[in-house]
Order: sequence, then C-alpha cells, then structure tokens
Amino acid sequence: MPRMVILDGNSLANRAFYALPPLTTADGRPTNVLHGFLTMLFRLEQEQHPDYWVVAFDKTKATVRIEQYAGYKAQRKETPEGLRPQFDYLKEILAELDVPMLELAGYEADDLIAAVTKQAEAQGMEIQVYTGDRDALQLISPKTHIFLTKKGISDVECYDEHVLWERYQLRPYQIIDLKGLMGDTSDNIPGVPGIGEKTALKLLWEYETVEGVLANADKVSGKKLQSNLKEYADQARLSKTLATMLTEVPLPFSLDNFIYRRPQASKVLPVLKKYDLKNVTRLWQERYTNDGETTEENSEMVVQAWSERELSEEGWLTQIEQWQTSREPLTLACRYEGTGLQGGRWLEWGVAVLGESFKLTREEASTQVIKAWLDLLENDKVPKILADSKTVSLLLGNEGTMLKGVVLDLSLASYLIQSSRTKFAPLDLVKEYAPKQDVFKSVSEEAAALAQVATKFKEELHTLGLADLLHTVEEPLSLVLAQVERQGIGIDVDQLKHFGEGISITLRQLEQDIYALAGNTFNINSPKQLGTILFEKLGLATAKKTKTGYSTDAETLEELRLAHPIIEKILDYRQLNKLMSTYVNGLLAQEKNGRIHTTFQQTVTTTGRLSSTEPNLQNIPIRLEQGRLLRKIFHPTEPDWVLLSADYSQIELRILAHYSQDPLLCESFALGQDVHTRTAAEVFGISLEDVTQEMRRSAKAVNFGLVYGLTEFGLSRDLGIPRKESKFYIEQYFKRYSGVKRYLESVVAQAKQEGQVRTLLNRLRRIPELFHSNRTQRQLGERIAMNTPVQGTAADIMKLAMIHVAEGLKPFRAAILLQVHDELLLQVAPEDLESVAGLLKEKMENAFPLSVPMTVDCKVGPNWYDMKAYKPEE
DNA sequence: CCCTTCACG
DNA sequence: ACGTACGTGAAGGGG
Repeated sequence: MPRMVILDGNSLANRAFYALPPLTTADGRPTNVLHGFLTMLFRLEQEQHPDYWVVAFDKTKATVRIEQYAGYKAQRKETPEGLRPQFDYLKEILAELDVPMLELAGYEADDLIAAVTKQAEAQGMEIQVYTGDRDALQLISPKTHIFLTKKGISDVECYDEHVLWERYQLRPYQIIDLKGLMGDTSDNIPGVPGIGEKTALKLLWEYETVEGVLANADKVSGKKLQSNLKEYADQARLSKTLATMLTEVPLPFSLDNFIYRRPQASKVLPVLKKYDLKNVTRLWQERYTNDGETTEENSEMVVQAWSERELSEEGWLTQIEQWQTSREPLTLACRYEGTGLQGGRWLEWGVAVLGESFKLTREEASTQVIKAWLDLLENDKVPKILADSKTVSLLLGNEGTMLKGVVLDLSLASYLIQSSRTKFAPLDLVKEYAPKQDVFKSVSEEAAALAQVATKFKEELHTLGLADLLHTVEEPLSLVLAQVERQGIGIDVDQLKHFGEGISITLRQLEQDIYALAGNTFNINSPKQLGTILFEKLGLATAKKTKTGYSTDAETLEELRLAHPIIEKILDYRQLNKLMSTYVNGLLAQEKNGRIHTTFQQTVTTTGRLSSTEPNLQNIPIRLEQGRLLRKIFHPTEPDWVLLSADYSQIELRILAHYSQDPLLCESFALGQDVHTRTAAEVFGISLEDVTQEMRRSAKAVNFGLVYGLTEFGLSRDLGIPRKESKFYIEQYFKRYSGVKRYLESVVAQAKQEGQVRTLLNRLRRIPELFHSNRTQRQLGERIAMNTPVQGTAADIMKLAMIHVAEGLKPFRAAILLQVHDELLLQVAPEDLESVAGLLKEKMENAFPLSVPMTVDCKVGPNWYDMKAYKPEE
C-alpha cells in the first residue's frame, strides 16, 4: 500500500519556534524553526519511507471561516517577529529538497490536509499526518494515522482509532463535538461556558454528539450546566461547525504532484549552508552519503501480515488442546486494564504461532474456553514468548492464574541488547527491527509482529553473547521479583501518622522562625524565592553557584551556616519537609491493607541494577538519625515473624580486587582486614595501629571514589580539602596500589577500542560518551568505563543470589521483602530464623565466587530500625 | 514539562 | 577556563 505523509507546515513551524532556543545565522537571521522542522523531516523520511509527501501551509487571506464567524481566530496573536521570515526560508529550503508544498488562497493548512487525506484514502493509500494540532484527530480512520508532536517537535506520538479510544473513549468523528462543547481559546472557538475537557468528555460518553447533548440538556446533572447548554446551544453548534475540517476543497491538481523524489545534494547543501544549518547538514550527510541508504535497507524488516483465524468455541477447545502438546512456542500479546498489582485484569490475548494469529476476548469467550486457555498459560511445558512477563504474570496472579513456561521475555532481551533504551512496550520492540510499523490494528497483529521480531532478538542476543545472562539471570529473576512485589512489606500506619504529626509541629515552628528572621513570609520550598531572601534581602555572601539563579542547596547553605541564624533553620526545615512530603505522605498514599507493594523496574538502569518505584523503597532514610527513625514503621506482614537483613560487605571493592588482581587489595580481603584502615596505612605509609580515624575517613573517601572513577575535584569536595591534597592522596594510592591503576587504565583503553564495557556475567553497556565531541562528556565516558563493570558485576551477583535464595527459601516460612542493591531484606518465622540466615549467607556469598572471599553480614529485628547483628551457626 | 533539591546504594 | 565524581526516584516550584 503506498504511503502518503502530510505535514502541517504552520502547526509544526509554530511548535518548533516555541520549543527551540532562538538560534540564528551569523548575521542574525532567526533559524530555530528551520532546525526543528528539517530535523523532524529527515527523521520521518528515514523512518517512514514515504511514497508520497507534501507540506501544507495556510494562506490566510479571507478564509472561509471568517465568513461564518467574525470572531474566528480574533484572539490569535500576531505571528511573532522571529517566526514570520522563517516561513519564507523554510519554503525556499523545501523547494530545494524537492518536497512538494501546498497552499491555496482562502484555505487553512487544516482543510488542505483533510482534502488530500480524503483523496488519498480513495486511492487506497495509507496516510500519515504530522501536526501539533489535536483537531486533526478527526481524520483518523483505518487508513489514516495522526502523528501529534509531544514535547519539542521531533518527538511524535501516533494516534489511531485504538489509541484515541484508550485516551478519550471517543471515536474520531466525535473530536469536532468535543471542540464544539469545550471550545478552543487559541482559535477563539467559543464552545459552551463552564465546559472544559473533563465535562465535555463525560457528556459525549453519554450522548455521543453535540446534538445529542443539546437534545438531552434537561437530563444532565448540574443546574448551571443545564442552563448554559440551553443558552449557548447555537454557539455550541457553530463551534462544532468551525472545528470541522473541510474536505470539499477544490484541489487543482492530482496527487501525482506529491510523489516522493530523492533530494539532490547539489541543490540541498548550498541552501543549508546559506542558513548556517550545521546540525541539519550533518543529519543530511549521515542519511544520504556513506551509503547509509543501502545498509539500512538491508537490515530493515517489514512485518508480514499473518493470516488471522477466527475460531468457534469448538475450534478454540481443539486448538488449545493441540497447543498443549505441540511444543510449538506461542508468542503472546496481552491487553489489560490497570497496571500489574494495581487492578490489573486481562481483557484480550493475541496468539501467534506458525504463521497464523488468533484473538481471544474475555467478553466473548465462553467460560470453558477461558478455563482451557488459563490451563495452557499455567502449563510450563508450553513455551511462550512475550514482552514484560512480570507485569503479565502479576495481573494474572490477581485472579489466581499463574504464568509458566516463558522462554523469552522480549522486553528483558531488548534491555540487555541496549541498556540505555527507555521504552520497552511491544510497539517499541517491533519498531527496533521494523521501523515502518507504527501501530497494531489488533492484539493478534501485535502478537504476530512480536513473533517475527522475536527471531531477530534471538539472533542479536547470541551475536552479543547475552543469551545466557537473559535465560539464567534476568528471566528467572523476573519471577522472583513478581513474588516479592506481591508479598509487600508491612507498615504501621498509626505509627507513621504519629511520626508525621511530630514533624508537622516542628515544621510549623521552623516556618514561623524563618519568617521572623526573614522579616516576611515567603515560600521556603521555592529555591527562587529563598535565593532572593537570602542573597538580596539579607545580603548574605554572594551566592557560590548559579545556573538559573542562586544556588541554595545544602552544600551552599552549609558554608553560610555561621553567617546568619536563618540558615540553620532552613536546613532543618528542608530535612523535615523532605521527610514529611516524600516519606510520611508519600508512603501513606501507597499503603494498602497495612502493606506497601513497590514495583521493581528491571529495565531502567544502564548498569544492571534494579530500581524501585511507586514508592521507591530503595531510598528510605538511614544516614541521619531523624530520618532513620522512619524505619521503625517497616515490619513483617506476619505476626511474631522477624525481619532478617543480609548485606554484602564492600562488594564493589572486592570486585575491583578481583578484576585488578592487585596484590595489596586482594591480600587485604583475604586476611579479612578493615579495608579502609589498610588503605590509610598504605597511603600514609604507616602501620595499621597508627591509623587515626581522620586518616581512615580520607582513605574511605578514596576507596569510594575509586569505583566512580576517581577525580581530584570529587575527592577534594567530598573531604573538604584543597585540590592539591586530594591529588596527593590519589598519587599515593596509585603508587601503592599499582595493580588497581593498571586495571583502570586498561578498562578505559579497551572501552575506547570497543566502544563498550562488560560485567563479569557479560552484561553489556555501550559508551557513546567516549567519542563525544565535548571533552567533559568524554571524561564522563571514561568514568563510566571504570564504574560500570564494578557496579554492574555487583548487580549481577546480587541478582544471581536472589534467584538462589528464593529457590532455597521454599521449605521455610520466610519471604523476600526488598532488595536494596547490596542488601536483601526478608521476613522469617522465628523457628526458621537460624536456617534461613544460614541459607541466606551461604547463597549470597557463593552466588558467583570471586578470587577474593565475599562476606555477608546478617541482622535481625522486629522492625527495619531495631536491627541487631546476627551470626548464624555454621 | 524541566529544574532543583535530596533521599538511597 | 571549564565542569565532573557512578547509579537511581519523588516532590515541589514555576514557566
């Protein structure tokens, strides 16, 4: 099917103008719109390969709509100074690019777009409309998709009938009714007073159209609303008319004028140069020179439409029966409501296998078919491929169903292949190999597409040596995480509220004190207002750092502590306010039945660590006593059980020792010494007994810095010492620990050669920063190269340990509650405490033996605050 | 929506 | 001369 891409020139130019900083040529002509528009154009051309394309522009004189309504667009501001000339520049460039343009006296871009869309549809084309204007959603059809700019300009979001329905529960034709009711201030479409988006949607869900709403004005709830609907009925109908895009535009030529022609360098490069468009030129060259075209065409796949088979009830039962024994992998797509534990419930399944696809809908299937289907999901002999299996298994769990037999989780696979990715939804995964795929028309098409890219993912996993990591670590771990999330941790709501009340009282007092000291009230939480008070009103020492104003962070304030009594109050206030808003209120908002269930993200970090959200339970305060007290509210979910924690001691330094094989560092761990004291002794050239607390503190900071990629700046800031001194420490360190030095240098060297680093379990991180044009970025790249193998290996080992622990826990009354990077928190029945602690220590220490010993320390207590060291018997 | 600040490993 | 420690998530302000 030929593909037509239509761009709304005015809307996109406006977007670009406001989204981008005011760039200019050397002689001062504005060019930000050119940058934005052309970047988007090139990207779209590369990803979509249009067969036809056109940019539509307004030709505003005496539009048809002004005849209908004098106020139309009356409110619209004059085209801003910097934007107007850019339309001419843009048209000049588009002409050189051989991109067809369309404008017609008396019509807006909108109407031209509608008209072209209609013609193109009639000729059986697939149409994509790019615009920032939501009005265009009315054009959506099975053949027409709308790409709305999100933030900025080149980031777009594809809307089809399904997406529209999911967002608004509206059909495309209702978009004009929506506008009719709520109006549009930017076009000065009045709508009905008092009706915004929320109300308009509610009315349309009930009565479908403006006419339907007006006819039922008596029935709607709310007196004011009723009278407004009656009073402004005509205005609503007029607004709807104004919002309707005109399709009956006399287009003077055929669509053949819009056939895509490949731009020619001889014409394009001069005009890009004329407007100083360096970045755009670079994009152009990447796209059209050095045979980018051919290699890309070769690697790009197109998803085939698999035949979709409809099954009768009998058909389903026999088919499921066959799948139960065929051993053929089923690729599954699941549509659901809610999110995992939060009210997750499946609605539809897509199944793809052997070139055929199927759709199972909850509403339509008989109970018998559903039962057979769920049995199939629970059969671990039936191999399954799907994306984000953790969420799917959690939502199935809500209704007592298990998901077993997952042999490939595509989201996790994609994360290992490209850990810097941020999107892992099915469509994003498919687009990775089939960039032309913009949308799934059905859940069965989704499954078929996933099945086809699954092959590519498997190839890629093997090429990169990541299959083992996926199958032996990430996939089994996702099952463990699902259990942990469902389990949740116990929390004492009353105690938390009480804690919050205490804080509130102090907070109110501090607030009053601060206002008194400042001489007036202001918003203490606003760095901007606070900066004004401190540095202008009170005239405190000129701010140390600025970026978008005065810096008021704790580090800056700490230096001003003695300068004014208000500083200390503000620091206290900040600390307590953080506790109150993030922790007290944040946790209370998440509590359900005395428990909190976090979500562990397994595809977020670039190093392989987990992250925790909604709420984040990996950053519960511990460093300061005031915050640490909060840990009292976390307790086991079972009465009389206890919390058991186990944390790796110095795991990252041990990994560094293993990698570097530095004799001193290895010896230190082999002998079970305090590694910071030993480091101090080496750096200061004294015996262990002579190391002071101060020296140990310095050495500890050096050790800390090592894993981050040590810098003089960082160390001097951390220890509050001059750069000279930190430089000295680092030199001394590397003199004694020359193996560490050699190792770190070799990691960086290898990373620069390969553009990537790996962890012990082969986890991969690419480091484009190493080749960045900016020196700071390149240095960051070097630190990443030093840090990632260490941090990532620690993550690998912990993940492996979690899998072994979860397995070993089965005979016992115990459960994992949390993972905090180098710590596991469990709850255990007292009678199993000793066995479980022994098991925990054993599994964690031996998860992946290194050339230096691993040490795990256990603690036990009734809550997460009152934890006492616990040594299980051997 | 981006920035600042601050909580953790 | 510049600007930096590595990896995260949440809340609040303000454009």
